[in-house]
Amino acid sequence: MSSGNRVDEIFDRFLSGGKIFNNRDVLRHDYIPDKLPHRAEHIQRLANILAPSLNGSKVSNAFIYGKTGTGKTAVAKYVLNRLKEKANALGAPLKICYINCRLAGTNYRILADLCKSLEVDVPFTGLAVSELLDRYKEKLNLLNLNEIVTLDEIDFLVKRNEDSLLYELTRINEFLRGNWVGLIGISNDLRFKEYLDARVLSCLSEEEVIFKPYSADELYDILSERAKSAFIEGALQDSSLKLCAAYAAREHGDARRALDLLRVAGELAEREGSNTILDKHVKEALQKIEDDRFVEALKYLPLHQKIILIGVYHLDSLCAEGSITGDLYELYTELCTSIFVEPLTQRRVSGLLNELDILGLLNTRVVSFGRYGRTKKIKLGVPSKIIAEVLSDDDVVGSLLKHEAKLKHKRG
DNA sequence: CGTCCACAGGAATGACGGGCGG
DNA sequence: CCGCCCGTCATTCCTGTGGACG
Repeated sequence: MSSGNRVDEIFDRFLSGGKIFNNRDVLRHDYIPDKLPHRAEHIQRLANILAPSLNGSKVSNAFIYGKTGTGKTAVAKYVLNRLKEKANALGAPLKICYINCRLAGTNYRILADLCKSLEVDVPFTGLAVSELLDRYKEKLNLLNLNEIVTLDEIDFLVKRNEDSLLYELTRINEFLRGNWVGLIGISNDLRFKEYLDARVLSCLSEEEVIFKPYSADELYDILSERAKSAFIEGALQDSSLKLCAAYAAREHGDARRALDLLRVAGELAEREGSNTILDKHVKEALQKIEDDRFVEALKYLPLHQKIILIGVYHLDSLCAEGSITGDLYELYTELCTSIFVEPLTQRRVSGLLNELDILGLLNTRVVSFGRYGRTKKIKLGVPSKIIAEVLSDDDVVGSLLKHEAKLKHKRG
C-alpha cells in the first residue's frame, strides 16, 4: 500500500511538476531543430551539391565526415527535408531516402529499405541480396525516377566487411536508362577511408564535406537555442548552460554529449524537486553519464572478462602500481577454479585484456623490465566502487568478490 | 655486446551456433 | 527439416622484442 502511494507520488509530481521541462523531446539527439547554429556554411555547401537534382541533372556523390555530435546527420536531414519539399512542389521526379546503416544492420535490410522507398514490396527475409538490387533498379527504370540515397554511419558496412553493397551502389548508374542515383555517405570514423576499396572511395568522394568539432562558444549557442523551447522560462541559469558547453567542448566538441548533459542535469533537478537547474546539477550529470556508461558496459560483459576485471580490481587494491600479466593470470585461474569454471589460456586472456583496454575499462601499457622480461602493466580504468557495485549483483561473479575478499584477508 | 626473461601478438586451426537456401 | 556456410570464440604454435644483466 505504502509503495503504491509512493508510486502515485512520483506520477503526480511528474504530471503537476513541469517545474523544469517544457518539452523534453527537443533535447533528444534525433530531434532536428529549425535552426542549426554555426552550420550555415555546411548547409549551403550541401544544398549547392544537391540543387541540380531539382531540374533532373545528376548530382555529384558526396562524402560527409566528422566526429560524433558535429551535426552531420542533422545538416543532412535538414537539407534533404527542404529538398524533398521543393521537389514535391515542383513535381520533380526525385525520391529521397535516408538509411542509417548501423540501425539497418545488414546489406539485405538496407536494400529492403531502398526498395521500400520506391514502394516496392519485398519480404523481410528470403530473397538473395542481388535479387533485391535487381528489383530496385527495375523499379527506378520503370518509373524513370532519380533518387538521392543517404547512407549514415556508412563505416559500419565496411567494418563488417559488407562493402560489396557499396561497390554495387556506386556502379548502379551504369544499369539505369538515363536516370540516376546520387549517393551521400556519412561517416564518424576518419580512418575509415583507408579501409575502403579505392574505386568506391573515388566514386563516393566526388565532393567532400568535413565537419569540425564545435568550440565551447558554438556549443553554448546550440544549447541556448534548444534550451529556449526545452525548459520553462527561468528554469535554467546561464552559468549552468555555460558549464554544459564547457564540459562538452573539453570532450571533442560533441553536441550530442552537450545535449545529454543538459537533459540529465534537468532530470536531476526535477527529481530533487528543484525548479532551477544549478551548476551542481550539471556536475552531477557529468558524473552520472560517465558512471552509466561504465555500468552499461560492465553489465553485459562476457563471464571471463568479468572475472578478469575482478582480478585486476583485486591486484589494484593491493598495489597502486597496477598488475602485470603473469600475476593477473595466476589470480585469474585461481578465481576460475574457485567457481568451477575452466580457465582460458594466457593467450586468450591477453586478447581479452586488449579488448577491455579498447572499451576503456582497463588501461594497459606494454613495458619492459629488461633482464626480467617484457610484459603489460594493467590498471583499472573504472572507479573501483563501480566494479564492486555492479559485479556484486551478478550471481556467479558476485560470489567471486566474496571469495576475493577472503583471499585478501588470508594474505594480509 | 650478446643473452635471455616474460611475455606480446600474428597465423592457422578447431569447436560451436545460428541463419539461409533447398 | 537438413545440410551448408559463415562468423565468433578459443586453442595451439609460433616468432618477435626492449633492455638490464653478466
